[in-house]
Amino acid sequence: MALEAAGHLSEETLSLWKREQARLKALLVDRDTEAWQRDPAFSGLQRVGGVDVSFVKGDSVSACASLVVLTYPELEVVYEDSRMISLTAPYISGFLAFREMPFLVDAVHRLQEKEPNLMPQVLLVDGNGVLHHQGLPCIGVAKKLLQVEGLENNAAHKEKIQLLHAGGDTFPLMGGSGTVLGMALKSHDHSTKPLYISVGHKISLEAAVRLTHCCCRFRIPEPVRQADIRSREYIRRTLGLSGPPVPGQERNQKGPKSKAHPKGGSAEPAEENRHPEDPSKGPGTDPEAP
DNA sequence: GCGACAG
DNA sequence: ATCTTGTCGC
Repeated sequence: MALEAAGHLSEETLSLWKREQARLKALLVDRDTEAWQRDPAFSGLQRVGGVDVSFVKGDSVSACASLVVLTYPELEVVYEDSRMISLTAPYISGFLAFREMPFLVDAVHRLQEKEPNLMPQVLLVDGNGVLHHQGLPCIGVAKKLLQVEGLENNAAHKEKIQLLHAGGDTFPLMGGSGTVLGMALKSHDHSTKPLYISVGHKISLEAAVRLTHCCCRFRIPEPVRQADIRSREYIRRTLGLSGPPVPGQERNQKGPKSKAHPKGGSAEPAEENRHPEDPSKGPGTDPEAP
């Protein structure tokens, strides 16, 4: 199983994890609890958060966890907390939260201490919510379909994707039991691959999908995208060039050393970000070519 | 043995 | 998650 590939995880630990997931699932609220969630324009919503973890390439332990807070509807970053972390739990499909969530929760706690006024009203997370084997409370914004409950990324599924016409179009993801586990969402007009949205906590699936769509300037909703960009950039600018030197790459860097920004656990109102465009994923574009 | 496998 | 080159388009 995936368990072995990830190391020796005791059956006891796995049982504890499953029990914890069941416990949390029982507490999960999958309906709107805030007024803004039912408002057509999300009036009252002012801050949306996003979190992500990026890894150091050769390492499965060293990573950077980022929490960002964006204004709504402008989607401008007003808070960033990026810091290196050392993961302890292995990655096991179905138990992602046990690997990454503790550090993201820490970031939320730091935000509560330092800038409580910037606490987001909703948080978008990489991964799945109830679209999950057990159903962890978290807002799910997945980029790939997790094949559970009979869901399959098969020909039929791909056909439905083809039928998605404009940004905002969706189709339900039905589990074997007939339950709607989530929605596939074409996040913008020129996106080929949909996003897989599932409810996390205290929000309805409908509102979750609508909000995710409203947060998309590109395929990935800005909160998650900014957290992703910034966590990777943080790694690149700190230990990015400290990796083991490659034999055939002895180039000299004589340029002036850029001032080491006091980012050690940065939690600063990220002000810049005044560039009109930037599919800053790779040099080209995302896997989104029409 | 083979297929699956969010990040 | 990460590696990885070029290509097309605004």
